[in-house]
Amino acid sequence: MYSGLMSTSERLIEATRELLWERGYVGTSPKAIQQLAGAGQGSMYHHFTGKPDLALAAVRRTAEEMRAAAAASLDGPGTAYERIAGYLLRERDVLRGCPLGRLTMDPDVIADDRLRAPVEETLDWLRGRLASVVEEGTERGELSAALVPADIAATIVATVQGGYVLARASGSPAAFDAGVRGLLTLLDPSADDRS
Amino acid sequence: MYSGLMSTSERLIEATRELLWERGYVGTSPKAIQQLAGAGQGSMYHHFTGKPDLALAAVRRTAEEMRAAAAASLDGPGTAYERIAGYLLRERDVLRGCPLGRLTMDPDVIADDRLRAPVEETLDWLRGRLASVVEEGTERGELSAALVPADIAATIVATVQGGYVLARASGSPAAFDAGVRGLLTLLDPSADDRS
DNA sequence: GTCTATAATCGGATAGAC
DNA sequence: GTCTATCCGATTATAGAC
Repeated sequence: MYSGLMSTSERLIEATRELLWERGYVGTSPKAIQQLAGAGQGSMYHHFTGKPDLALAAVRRTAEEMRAAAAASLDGPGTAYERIAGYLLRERDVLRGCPLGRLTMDPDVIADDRLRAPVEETLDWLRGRLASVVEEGTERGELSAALVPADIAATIVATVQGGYVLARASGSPAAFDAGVRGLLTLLDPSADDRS
Repeated sequence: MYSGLMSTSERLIEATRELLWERGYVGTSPKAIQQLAGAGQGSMYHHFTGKPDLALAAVRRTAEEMRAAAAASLDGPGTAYERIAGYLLRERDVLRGCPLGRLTMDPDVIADDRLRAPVEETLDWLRGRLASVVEEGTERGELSAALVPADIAATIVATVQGGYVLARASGSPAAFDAGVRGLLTLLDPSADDRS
């Protein structure tokens, strides 16, 4: 139940974000949203046309936050490797998974272009941003010249998204951390990578 | 609707596997299972105690299949790199995602130890099997000696699981393929990986 | 803006006839 | 083993009073 300092529509959006993260779109009912937001049915249907509309507002906000968080790691100073490492090693609520990525497993989200759009755009943006960092790294000689920026960017994002899967399967963040360590070893320009 | 050549309980399990893959546990109703299996409610509750019981049978079978498919790639001949590449590049229904991995985003699956167990065990087994291959590779000089087998194994599985996320977000297998290419570049012992 | 009432459908299951 | 009937709560709203 959220503070009364937030407006009703704000509380509804925040409650929806929370529940979408925890239970996904199919698993989140209007009633649960209303209870967590401390709002009645009338309020919800006054501010939003229905569950999809509210979910859209929630997903857009989550996408915004995710961009900002990634940019904070990637826009900083340091070598390409350091910025990528910073992104991979930043604090995460590993066992909760990615609030945006988890939605891709939701058939009702994938089937709705309006709901899928912010998810796609944000992951695309992230890959693009990482590809730029990798490209800078190869140009400056900080990373192997053999790397294809767009491919490595996809590998990095996939390792994070898949790391969540492994962590949730085992009930421990250890597998996520292992995957990240493995990727950093593979990227590390200072490691002796010859057999 | 499955062939009448299968027994009713077989059809129920296959229908459940299909729907769990497509819609997850929360999104799959007994009624939908019965319709797809061509079975009545009575049949379902005769053969299984309820939705969780049926889901358990379905998940166990899917886990078996996944192990067998991975083993087929990893147990073959070839260098460590070749076997890992074979596993990563084998044909997949990328846009459908991983039938086991997707369950980790389902809160009701994660909350139920009996349902989560086959998911955890199978992904653990896969990581272990890949770690063995990597270890063989480092010992034989086919892969960099700097690699920590368990970490690289986690990276490989995570790249696949996360690749599904990227593919589903964008509605195209391209991002999955890019992530795999990136990982193979990073693993490739013949690539010049010095800056 | 928020509340309560009402409603049609679905979800998950039990009971008992055949 | 399979079928139909029945049940109760949840889901996703709509209508209208306050």
